[in-house]
Amino acid sequence: MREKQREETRRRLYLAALEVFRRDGVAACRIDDIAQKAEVSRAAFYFHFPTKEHVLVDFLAESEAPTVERLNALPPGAPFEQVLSTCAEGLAAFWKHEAKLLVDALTTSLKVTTVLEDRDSGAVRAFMANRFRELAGRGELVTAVPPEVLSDFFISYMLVALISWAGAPTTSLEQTLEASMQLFLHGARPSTPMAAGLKKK
Amino acid sequence: MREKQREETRRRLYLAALEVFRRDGVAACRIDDIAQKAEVSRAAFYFHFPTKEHVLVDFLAESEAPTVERLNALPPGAPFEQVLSTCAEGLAAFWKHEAKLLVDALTTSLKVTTVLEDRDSGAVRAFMANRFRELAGRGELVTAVPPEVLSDFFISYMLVALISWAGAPTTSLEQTLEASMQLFLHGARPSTPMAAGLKKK
DNA sequence: ATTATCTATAGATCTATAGATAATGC
DNA sequence: ATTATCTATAGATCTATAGATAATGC
Repeated sequence: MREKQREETRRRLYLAALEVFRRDGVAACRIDDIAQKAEVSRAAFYFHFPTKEHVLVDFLAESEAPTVERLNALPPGAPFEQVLSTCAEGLAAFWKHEAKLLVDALTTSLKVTTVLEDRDSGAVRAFMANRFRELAGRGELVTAVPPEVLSDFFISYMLVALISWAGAPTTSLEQTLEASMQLFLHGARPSTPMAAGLKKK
Repeated sequence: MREKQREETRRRLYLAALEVFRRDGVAACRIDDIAQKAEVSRAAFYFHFPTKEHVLVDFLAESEAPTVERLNALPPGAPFEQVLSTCAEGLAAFWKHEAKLLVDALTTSLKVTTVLEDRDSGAVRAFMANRFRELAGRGELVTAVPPEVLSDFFISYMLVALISWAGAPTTSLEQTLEASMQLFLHGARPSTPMAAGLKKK
């Protein structure tokens, strides 16, 4: 069967590319090395992937699996906090082992979701946006920012925390993400009466 | 004088590069076009900039001017909210007119501040980190996340808001950033007793 | 016979480097 | 005379495309 062969070659190229990315970095690596490792011609790479970045698009799709799995396993009426921390756990579970590809994958994702206008891509993004919309509908979220943007803010918090953690891992990743989640929910100002008193301006 | 000539050529290349970036996109553009527009050889470009991305590093440095100017003009004892919104205003003032280069500049900045380990680069970043440290020292900020990371979170909020706004400008940029700032300070959950009641888990 | 997958290869573009020119320092 | 700035160019790498091969459909 032809399709089977094709998918197998594509997969070999995909895995070879990730190996080379991890070793040499996405920007510096040569496509020749990827093709050689996958035992096909360089042109075969271009048959399957228009550019190196398109490998990362596939990688991003795979990166969502642990998170989506966890999110789908949640009970239907799960509280919002639990949804957020489940999302955080899923992201941590994957990226903990892929810190080296994090920045490149993230920047690619930024370009895909903006430049390529593929805005509804991303299973996690879609899932979270839905939850945020629901909650906003019930008046349980601030309304100054649309729920979709709020959801992007949450995901960006998680990713900034991941990058920051990868650069200087002072505490465990899980703790870092939990703290970031609390920050997203309740803000940077501690909710003491004292703090309120300062807001005279 | 030699240095004057050099700086002038560099500046011509810099401006030509930005023009070509805006027209063709950073990834797609050819260095030949930049060199031609600046009326020097292609190799002259490489003499001044190792890669196209290094032009964006310069651009990022310039992008900070309006913000730094505003921040330095603040009265010494300015309240935290005012510092944040001044920072937001400065960013808006610049990027409002450079929406097309925003994502590329941002991804470059991400790679510079992580991959190149140039972590203390960025006048705005340094200024804000200092303020955050001060405030944390006085117990006026949450402590679950180090103040430097908190400061990065704030800047990331501003930038995500900028990107989101550039993609679909529903309200004015100033309003968007103001809302994001409030979100950063007080969180996504409205601080009603009702919301507190939901946190039984 | 037609089409999908892949290879070989030509042409485009990038990157590294040897050398030309003109300013600087002695 | 030496050095900084820039050019010309060789070699590396990428991208586009013509063609080979083998699976598919008739």
